[in-house]
Amino acid sequence: MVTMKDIAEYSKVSLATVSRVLNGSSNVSVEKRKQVMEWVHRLDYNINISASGLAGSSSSLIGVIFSDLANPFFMDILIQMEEEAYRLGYSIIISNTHGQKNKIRESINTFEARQVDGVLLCIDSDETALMQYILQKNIPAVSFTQPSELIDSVYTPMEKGGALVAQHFLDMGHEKMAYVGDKNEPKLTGFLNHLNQNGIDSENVNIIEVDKWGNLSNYEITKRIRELTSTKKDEITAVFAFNDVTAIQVMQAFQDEGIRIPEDIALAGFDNISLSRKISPPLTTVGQPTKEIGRLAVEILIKRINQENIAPPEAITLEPYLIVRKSTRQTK
Amino acid sequence: MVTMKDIAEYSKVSLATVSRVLNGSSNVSVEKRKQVMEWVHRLDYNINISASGLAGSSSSLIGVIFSDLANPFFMDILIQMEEEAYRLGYSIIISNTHGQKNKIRESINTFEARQVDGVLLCIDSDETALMQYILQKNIPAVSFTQPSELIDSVYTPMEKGGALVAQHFLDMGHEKMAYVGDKNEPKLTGFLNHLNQNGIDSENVNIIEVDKWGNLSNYEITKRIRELTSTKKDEITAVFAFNDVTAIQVMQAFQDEGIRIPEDIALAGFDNISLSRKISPPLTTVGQPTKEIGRLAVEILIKRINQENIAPPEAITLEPYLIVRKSTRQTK
DNA sequence: GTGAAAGCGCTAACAT
DNA sequence: ATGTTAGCGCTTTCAC
Repeated sequence: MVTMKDIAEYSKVSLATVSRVLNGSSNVSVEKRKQVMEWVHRLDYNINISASGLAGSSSSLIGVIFSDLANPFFMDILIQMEEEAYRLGYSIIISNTHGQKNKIRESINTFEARQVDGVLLCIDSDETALMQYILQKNIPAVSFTQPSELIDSVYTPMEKGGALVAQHFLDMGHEKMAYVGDKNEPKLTGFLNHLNQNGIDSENVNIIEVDKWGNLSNYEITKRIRELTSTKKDEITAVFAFNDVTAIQVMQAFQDEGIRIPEDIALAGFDNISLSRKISPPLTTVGQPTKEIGRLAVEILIKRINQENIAPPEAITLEPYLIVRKSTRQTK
Repeated sequence: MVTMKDIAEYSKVSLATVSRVLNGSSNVSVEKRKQVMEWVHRLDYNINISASGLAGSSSSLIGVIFSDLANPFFMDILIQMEEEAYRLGYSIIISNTHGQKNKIRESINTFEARQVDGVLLCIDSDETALMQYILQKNIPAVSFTQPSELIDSVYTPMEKGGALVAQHFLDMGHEKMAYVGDKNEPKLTGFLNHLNQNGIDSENVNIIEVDKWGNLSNYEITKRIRELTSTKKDEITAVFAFNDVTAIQVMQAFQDEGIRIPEDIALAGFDNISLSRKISPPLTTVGQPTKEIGRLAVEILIKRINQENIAPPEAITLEPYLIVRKSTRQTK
């Protein structure tokens, strides 16, 4: 392994000078700088970031906690984060936790052990305890799924997304609706509230519960859709699925039942995954600015890392937007 | 920050003993071990992996180079790798390169600078030079997309996948076929060769070129499909798309043209992404054992890391398998 | 079984 | 502008 010491010896300068050159300090003569760089290239020197970190400089490492990378929505964010981090000279280390609290904890500890400069957090439930844990460890952190009073956050208010879908359904003249998804989602709350505020009793909205981790099999979903269609056939005219993947399953289930979308039932999803516009019919959905989320999360984290005086947590809100496609085009 | 030194002082033992306890050395009295652990917990000590790495032990860090994480196939592999690495006490640091040679190089250098124990490589084109570069740097490496004579590899022979589709098409009585995808894919070679070997002149296979990075817009694909259907309408009865995402786009394009699948045209994809069975009609496709690939890649890499005597590169082959679904069910 | 001490590769005062 | 030196937190001989 080639070290700075080697470079120093070959270049006939001191270790400190080599370090200065490599870190772009101005106080080095053009001459010596040239010499040093010459040997750096000749010997194909590569810094040891562990050592450099140990000695006081930053690790340029960011840890990211994901709840479920199989969700294309998070995947999009990861891709964006990696790109932005790379652009800014940071590396990304990941952990996919499936929401398991112990894995989250352990990952945070590993991150700390690796001297990360900061962490990016994907949290779905209330994790005040976790945040306090991180805060107490003095690790800069940014949440990119939930707003927080404790740490910086970049997030999209899901309730608004739910409200957008509700409004769209109302605009299209729907009155009897169903929701397929997790019961504890803010988008459901937003959806129902908006209906209530517009003269539709949310009590009448059929709710088909699907667990958050998508662990419900296709078979199971089909079965429930079948139940729904056999009993409520003529009532329901619009279905809101809590994410696109589920929406596509639902679409499949409907189509297998001979129920046409959007002619018989309108269907809307959530997330705007790339496939949502490629399927047939293309899916009406709610988009979240994933690129912005990923980019901003990294940006804010790094800003936070580089500031010495502690400013209060910043909460950036990025609005969701409705994307109307064919799956809801038909008015009843 | 709590360090080993702190633990040593509180426990009234030497630094060395603390290190021994923490690394599970047997030569420590039960008594002292207890004392040390007591303080480790009391002070919430966490190791500094940078320091530990510097001082001689391993970094337990694995670098992974991906060409395109937006491809669900790679995503599946990443998820698996993260899980396996976590299970074995390793962390994963990633880079998404889009095949850009300079980013690949730079990432390898960053990995080296971070003292990774090894790297996992996703390479699509010939990268002998890169591998020699890595070899010369003495970094253990495993390729998980291409076989290699220089480094260990876990891979699925794509030609066989292509051949499986060809055989399936033949079984279903098809004779006029088309391929949508990158021209340089081994799966295309396998597809064509198998046809030739079975009395179908591969010259007659229509090839619609789509670039590897999926940069072709939906519009463009639709346009080309339209060209195909207007000129060859009555000829082509089966289409092989080089990956599921493209297949779904093609399906969409066909359906928009009023062409039914599988009644008018059979369609097969490649990769078995989770959505392929959720769309309508469910897509016939070729599966690759992504779980195995991700798991084995990590496993082999770690095996290689831990062995001192250099064994020759090992090439593990995992067979692709055909998954017949509705999109090809109809015999002409 | 335990401790002292050297040193991993680097940065950052501190001198000069 | 440049060199010397003292660590950063840990592992690992080497003594005892």
